[in-house]
Amino acid sequence: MKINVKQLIANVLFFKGLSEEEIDGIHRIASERHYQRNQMVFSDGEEGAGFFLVVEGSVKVFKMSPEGKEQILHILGPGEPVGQVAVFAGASFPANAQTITKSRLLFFPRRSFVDLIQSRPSLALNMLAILSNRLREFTVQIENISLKEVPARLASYLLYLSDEQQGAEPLQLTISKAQLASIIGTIPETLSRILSRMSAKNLIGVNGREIRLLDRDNLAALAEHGRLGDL
Amino acid sequence: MKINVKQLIANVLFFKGLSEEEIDGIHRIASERHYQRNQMVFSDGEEGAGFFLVVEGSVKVFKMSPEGKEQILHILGPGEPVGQVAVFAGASFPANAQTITKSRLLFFPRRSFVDLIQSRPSLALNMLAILSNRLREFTVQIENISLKEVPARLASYLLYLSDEQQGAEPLQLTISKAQLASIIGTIPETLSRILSRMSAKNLIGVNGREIRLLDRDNLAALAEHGRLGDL
DNA sequence: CTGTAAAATTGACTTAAGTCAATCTTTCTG
DNA sequence: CAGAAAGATTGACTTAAGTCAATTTTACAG
Repeated sequence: MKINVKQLIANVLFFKGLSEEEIDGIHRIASERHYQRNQMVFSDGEEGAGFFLVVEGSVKVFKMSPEGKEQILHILGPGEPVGQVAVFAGASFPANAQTITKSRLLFFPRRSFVDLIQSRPSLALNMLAILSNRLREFTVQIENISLKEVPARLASYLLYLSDEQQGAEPLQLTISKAQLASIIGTIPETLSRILSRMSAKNLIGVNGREIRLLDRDNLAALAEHGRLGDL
Repeated sequence: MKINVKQLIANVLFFKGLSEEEIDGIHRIASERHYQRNQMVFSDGEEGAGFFLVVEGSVKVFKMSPEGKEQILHILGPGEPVGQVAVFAGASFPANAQTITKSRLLFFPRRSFVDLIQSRPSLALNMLAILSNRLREFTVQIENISLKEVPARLASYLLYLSDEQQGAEPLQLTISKAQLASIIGTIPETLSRILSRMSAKNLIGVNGREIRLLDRDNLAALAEHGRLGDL
């Protein structure tokens, strides 16, 4: 169990290049927390005394409208940090975080973590790289939501997922379609309709949570410019 | 001129708490660049050899759709860094940057800047704070674009602008309405219509680039939940 | 298994906001 | 200061995508 966690720490890109003792040190300032499926980890605006690292399971970070529609910002898996923004600026969490499955997280208290970073410049650079990547992702997400229509966003996200799964055929959705809808900034009904239109045009084949990308070229074209009607 | 630049460096939150010599050092690794109005600073996807600090003028950072519609991500003024993401991750710029007015920027080459940060942990923490703030802003922007309608986004942005100008009455737009439209994720025609509807309801008074916030309570309500029709 | 709840789909309808085009206004440049 | 260009507004129209409601399908607890 404990060894498991230390192994994970050692492999996380954020802690890359640390010695055995340093990893021990990191392990010592962290505390383990266990969560049920669909349990809140933190809420938008709440004071953050530290941040989390996913050990096992997955966590969605999302914003919510007063009417109850949610927009997922990202979904994090093992090895990824959650809630760091509150550590470095503003102290409050910028969004909600909730587990999607039963999960195990490590909690790092703000103070000791900041101390750690100050004594280890390479850690700071690692964290800068992580935050920069997140900014880049958000940049793409804003572009998608603002400048593309739902079919293009969906095509783009399917190609992205396929990439993540090393192009495995068929592609396996690890989340519900309602969550997929929220990620691409729409609602389940619309997602459902667009999936059938894309099937009808033989761009994809859908079978429950299995999706086959039948025509990657046209999917890529759709993701970039096009409307679904143009194909 | 030179003194001007050093003064600015000393006052920028990012370099807060540095000694005279250190500021000299920073000044030495930077080179000054001059730009005309509407000149590109860098383009989406381009390799970034470093990042920029705005000395004078203002720069918009934006994404562009193949059809030519643009979504402004932020507008940066004196003292604010641009393009840091490319320094810490991925090397390429994640969006386009273009001057809005004649501008003066400082360019910091990647290598020497990373060295600087490694020798100065407090600089790293400052940069972490800046990136964290940007992430927080993007989070709000995604929420706005995805979960709110144009009138709510506009109300929210007007209140934000008013804040920035210490509640000065009337509020002065420092950008064109076309740019304002792009920031809140719409087009000039729609912005124009919504401004008149908000005027008709006595929420605001518009006179060219002067906008008076006549009813902050209802503007705030609109920004949070509401539809314009409900008022 | 089987029955209930959750998830997904489908249809009919509404609507916010985009497109296209014409006009008006402001702002510079020569 | 005139005239052209850029910026802003207005109207008529289209459309993508949301809402509401009714099923159908899938998943899982007992």
